[in-house]
Amino acid sequence: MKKETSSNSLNEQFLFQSCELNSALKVISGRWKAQIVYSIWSGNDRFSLLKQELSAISEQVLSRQLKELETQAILVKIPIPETVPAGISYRLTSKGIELVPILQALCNWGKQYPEENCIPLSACVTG
Amino acid sequence: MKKETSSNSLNEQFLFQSCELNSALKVISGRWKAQIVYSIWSGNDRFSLLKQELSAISEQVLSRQLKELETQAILVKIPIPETVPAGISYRLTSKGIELVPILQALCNWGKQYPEENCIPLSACVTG
DNA sequence: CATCTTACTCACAATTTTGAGCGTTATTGA
DNA sequence: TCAATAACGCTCAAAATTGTGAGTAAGATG
Repeated sequence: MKKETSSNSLNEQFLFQSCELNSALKVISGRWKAQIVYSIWSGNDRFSLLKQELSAISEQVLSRQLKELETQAILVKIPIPETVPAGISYRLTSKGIELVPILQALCNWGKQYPEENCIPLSACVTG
Repeated sequence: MKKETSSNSLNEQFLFQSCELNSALKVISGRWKAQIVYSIWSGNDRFSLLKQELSAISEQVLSRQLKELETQAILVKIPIPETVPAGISYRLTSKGIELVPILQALCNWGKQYPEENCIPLSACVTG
């Protein structure tokens, strides 16, 4: 539970009001978020596909991250009819899609100034 | 202290190895980091100027963030000679400078899909 | 000598984020 | 009836990040 009156929270709000940059960063800086967005963009639109791609993630954590991305309108959940059990397709919104080139830019920036080796996923931004 | 063998840490490493995107995000997603980079870029190259700009930050926290950005080679500290007490000028490296357009893109993205009001700092990315 | 300033360091506490375990719904098929 | 699958919800604990308080150096100034 977030304490709205903590220094931590007030500082966060200060930054949010300073520039949209900070709230934008908050949206995508969660542990698996950027990779999930990229993975969906590259075609992994089902829960099970994402789970496969992000092999180290647990179902519960994936579920939570997807829910948060949905709350922030980065993606939408679309029930797939006539499937059993009922499946859900994850689709990026225009907000989510416009994020992708920025993530690619970040990826390239990271590659230009590397600190560690990089073993790309199939969904890796430049893979 | 970081526990190198925690699930948390292992998952982080998994993402770092998946794509540079994730390590790049880690570098700039700290509480004040992006705003500090932008603020230095726009001319606030002294500790006291940054403190003034980011009015809610404490000296201790500012110092720590600057040190981390220095460790990640986003900026360098240049002692200013013939000042008393000895001042330090903060300068972005090329790595830091190349980050700026990405931060601007993020800021614009945030503005295009706003969730809250935005009262720009003088250093705000599009201000 | 006491004090001010700049730019910090260090240890510790508060807060937030992330992960783990367990349970749920709904439907199909053996 | 039992198992299996998709996609979660809930609660709690572990870990990480962020903030606080106190203190430091070195030269200038009163």
